[in-house]
Amino acid sequence: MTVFALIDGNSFYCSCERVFDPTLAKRPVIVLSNGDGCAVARTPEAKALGIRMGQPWFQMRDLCRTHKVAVLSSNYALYGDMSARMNEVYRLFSPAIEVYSIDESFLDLSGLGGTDLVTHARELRATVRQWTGIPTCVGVGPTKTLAKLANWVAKHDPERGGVCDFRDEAARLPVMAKIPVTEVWGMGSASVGKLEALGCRTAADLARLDPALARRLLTVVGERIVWELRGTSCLPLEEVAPQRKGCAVTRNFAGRVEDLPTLQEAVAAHTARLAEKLRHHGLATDALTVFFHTSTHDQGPQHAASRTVTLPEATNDTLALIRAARAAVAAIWRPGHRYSKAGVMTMSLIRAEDAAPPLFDGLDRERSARLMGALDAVNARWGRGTLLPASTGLKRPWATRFEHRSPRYTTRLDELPRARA
DNA sequence: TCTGGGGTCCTAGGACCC
DNA sequence: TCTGGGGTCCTAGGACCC
Repeated sequence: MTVFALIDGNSFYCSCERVFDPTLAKRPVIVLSNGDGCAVARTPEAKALGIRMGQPWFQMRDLCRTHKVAVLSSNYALYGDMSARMNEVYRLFSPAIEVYSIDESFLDLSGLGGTDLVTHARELRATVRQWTGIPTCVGVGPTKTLAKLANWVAKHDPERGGVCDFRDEAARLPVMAKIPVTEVWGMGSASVGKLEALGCRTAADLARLDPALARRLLTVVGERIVWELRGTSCLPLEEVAPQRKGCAVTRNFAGRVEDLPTLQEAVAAHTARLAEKLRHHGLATDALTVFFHTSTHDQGPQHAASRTVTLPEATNDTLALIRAARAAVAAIWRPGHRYSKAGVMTMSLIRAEDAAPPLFDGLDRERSARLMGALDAVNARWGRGTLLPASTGLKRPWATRFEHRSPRYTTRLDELPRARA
């Protein structure tokens, strides 16, 4: 029988911060989203104060001050590095793993013969805790969806010691009868609304739903979930990440942008970052979509603009992409609006080495490769944004700030933690 | 009067995820 | 004043082809 485990870090970003700052232990801690917009991670102590996932920072500033909540900007360099360390540990406990997100991985535990899998899972947790400092929970089940649900139980039922085993149907069904259907992986608010009308309220109810009805109501995605909840695996372990399909860089502005030059600078900066990401993945693109819009939270005229431009040849050259993006912005900009957000994205990715040169007037590829190589080397050595095209602007009034960022303890030499003895 | 029938490809929009 | 960012998959409908 196939056996999956899902392991994830508890309050992952907060736990990463606690590893390097022991004064955060037992205190409520939250981590804010990019640009300090809203809460994206909370410790149990912070949840107990009523801080919700996605809650805007300005709404909880006073509460955080009153209760001495530790508030941190997100530090993805740190979290990504801790995530990689955890996955190294997982590989010692499973022949095959799927890195599902920055803090979750599926493990294939099928081939472990006579091993007691619950004991195995406990040892996994203990090793991860000891070697990385991150507390985790583990769910075990015959399908990914059941492993994920078991993980939810492991997190919410302190009696279980961080591990929940859903392999046995008779044992799991009474537990599933107490789990709201909203907690099933893949059940968002739209689906839950439709199920509510049928009186389908728990994970056990959903497992009992007629698969044909699930398909009519919730498409093939819903039908698969029903089979998975019954123990029939429809979602295989994906060990190798498929080639990505799109790439985007989008940001809310710190304030509002009303003039074309500033908007162009912001989009140029996003495009520079997009080009970096493309080069990092060995990809190139021949089409960019640029967009910007006003905020629905604002009074005044609303405008949402977007334009896709095709390039004469696929490239990941920062300067070539910025030229195209700036022209697109100029073509669709309208005066008299207070723009709140802009972004650049592409859904047209090819491997950089497959990019065919055009018949006439192509880029000087050798020169571009040398220049981009130097740019990336400087930014890798001295930190992102050390060297940037002038078109991305110097003052950057639109740029979001990180007022609460912790040091990048594990990825920057000048920010290493200090120990005193 | 009748106005085929399948393919494929692309896009937009909805839904969901972390 | 301040409300994240970046992905994936599915479906329906239109364009186009033979």
